[in-house]
Amino acid sequence: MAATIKDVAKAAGVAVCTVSFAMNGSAHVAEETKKRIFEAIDRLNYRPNQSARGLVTKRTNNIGLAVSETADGLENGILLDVIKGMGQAAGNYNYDVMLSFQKPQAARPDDHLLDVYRKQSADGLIMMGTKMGETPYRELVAKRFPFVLLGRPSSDCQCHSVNADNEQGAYLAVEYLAGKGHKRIAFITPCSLEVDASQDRLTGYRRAMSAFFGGVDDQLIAYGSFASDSGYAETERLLSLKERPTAIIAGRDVIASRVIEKATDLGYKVPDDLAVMGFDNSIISQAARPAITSIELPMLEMGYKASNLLIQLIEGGISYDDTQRIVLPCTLHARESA
Amino acid sequence: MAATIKDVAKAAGVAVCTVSFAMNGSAHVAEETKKRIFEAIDRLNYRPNQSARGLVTKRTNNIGLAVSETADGLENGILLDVIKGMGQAAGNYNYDVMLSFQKPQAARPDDHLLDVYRKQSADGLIMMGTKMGETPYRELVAKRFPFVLLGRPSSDCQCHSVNADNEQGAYLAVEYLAGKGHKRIAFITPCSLEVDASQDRLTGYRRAMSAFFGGVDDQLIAYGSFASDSGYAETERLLSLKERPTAIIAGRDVIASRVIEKATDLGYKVPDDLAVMGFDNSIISQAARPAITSIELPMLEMGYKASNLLIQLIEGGISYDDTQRIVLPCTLHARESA
DNA sequence: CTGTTAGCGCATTCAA
DNA sequence: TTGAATGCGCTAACAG
Repeated sequence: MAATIKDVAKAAGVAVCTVSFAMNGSAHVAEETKKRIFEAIDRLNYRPNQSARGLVTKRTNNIGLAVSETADGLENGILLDVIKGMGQAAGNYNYDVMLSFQKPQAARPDDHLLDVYRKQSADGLIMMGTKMGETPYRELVAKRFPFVLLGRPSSDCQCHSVNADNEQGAYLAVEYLAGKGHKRIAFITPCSLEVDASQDRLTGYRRAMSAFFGGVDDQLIAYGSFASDSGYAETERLLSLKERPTAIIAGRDVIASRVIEKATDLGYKVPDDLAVMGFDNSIISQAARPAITSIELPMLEMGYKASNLLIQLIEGGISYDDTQRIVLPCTLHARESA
Repeated sequence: MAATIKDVAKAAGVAVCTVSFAMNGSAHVAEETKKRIFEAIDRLNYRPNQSARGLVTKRTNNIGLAVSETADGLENGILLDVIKGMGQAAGNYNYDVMLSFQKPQAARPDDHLLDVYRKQSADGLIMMGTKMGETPYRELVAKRFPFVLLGRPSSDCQCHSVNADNEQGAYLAVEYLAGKGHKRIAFITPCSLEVDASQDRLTGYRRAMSAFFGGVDDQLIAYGSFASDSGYAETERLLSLKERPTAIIAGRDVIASRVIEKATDLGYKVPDDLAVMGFDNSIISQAARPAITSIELPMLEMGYKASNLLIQLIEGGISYDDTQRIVLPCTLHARESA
């Protein structure tokens, strides 16, 4: 049996509340007494029982991470970085991270998410890959349950969020290539445009092309997908254009690696004949040859910031309604392919 | 405020305990009454408060995953698969997964792990990358706290564990290559031999070479590391041997991709002049060109089995002392490189 | 500054 | 089969 607060109190020769006060700093306790108490705590390896504490404080000191199936299409490595970032920030505030997966057998796909707050097993929630504007969102807001969206909030959804600036990332890519003298720069979307990030990257590309070259040639835009061979056909088409592009920005590293492969097959040398850029700065970009110049999303930082934001929200440091919208910049990792 | 059991009782016109009985099946409740109760539960969206329930049942319905820094060297994608597997199994039994990261500021590196049981924030623990035989292990066992090791238990550690059969995986690789007529098969360890998996893969290689060819030529063994250029130097040495290998098994996919690169540089064609195999079946093996034939570790299943085992342990389905040792086979994914 | 005590929400024992 | 009462370990309000 683990030691209880009573055991500590007895061992230190004080009352229970004194121990509680000493631990939580909720009232002044004489230094002398404090020392005795902490010694006892140490000796008994005492830690307050979370359930008991939670019952009275109405806090679990957990934050939940709700991952929808939709988020599964993401690079695995990326999700893990988010989790690590969350873990770090949470640890700093003495919170733990609790995972909540979408359950296949559930009647409604977002039940797992609502259960977290109904069961009160976490004090707040970080949501990834969740489509906002649906019921779960409304119920959460109605009950004023703290949550942070990891991604871009849809226009009809007012909520705290943390996101990478995909648009700026794509802009950066064009800027970099333009700086190297490229003019005909093509873009392949990472996946279908229903995904925010895909949409945003395309927008950034368009904006940059307009800024640098006064306009966008729609022929230079190709539509990629999650399919593993995404990139082959598009590359072939792009390179067979009358005025072929001298650079291709692929919306994901995996696609970039396909682009390089196809281009090489067709007799183009990367980066000399064709510059190629990727997105995500995943392990693929380092392993590919030539190594892929890629735009990195600050996933670790996103996780970190999201946790911080959520914890502020939980502890009342910021207002529930004054929704923060944190957007973190992407960075460029120059390698060999461009 | 979330509904409490009292609200449900009132709404259904019964006593609190009746609601409790109905939900937990701990006593017979008339069908008629039951129906009224469940209707009320549904209407109020009632879920028992986890803290309150935990306080009396001494169960949190959480299982913890303790990840040491050591495990960080692992492919990210792999860790995530373990987590997903855990989540699935846990969900089936109505458990949640709680993450516990090693805290840098902690006095002792395994404190985060012990805290889980001291705070009683989880009913059991799955440990990855933890060096057994140390204090945390002893304290856990002494207190008979349920835990499962994800990996190979060291010889002096009697504990429940789930692991991939790295040895068999390496054997499989040799067998596959032998079947293709290769005799001079080299092996590059995935990292330093202090890591179990590294050790085991080497052992499997040795055993297979002995079985198929009556012995091992130590010149064919190279020692890889976590360094990103691991594989270059080794490949060069191996290929400059008087009797050069016709096949190289790399202990990790990343290394395999380096091997291919170096071999290509040196003028060898893969797989015609040199067959190359990898380990982990990571995204790298699919993205590389030629795509890498690789040995897959059943990480998802490992996570799943580990959760199941742990939950059995927690719920008393299996004995604490009759330690189970689950070893799951690796499988081969044939691609182009061998 | 420290001790006494009530009560958080639930499961459960004892009576009815 | 159901209701009333007890206590899990902790925090905090209240007295002292």
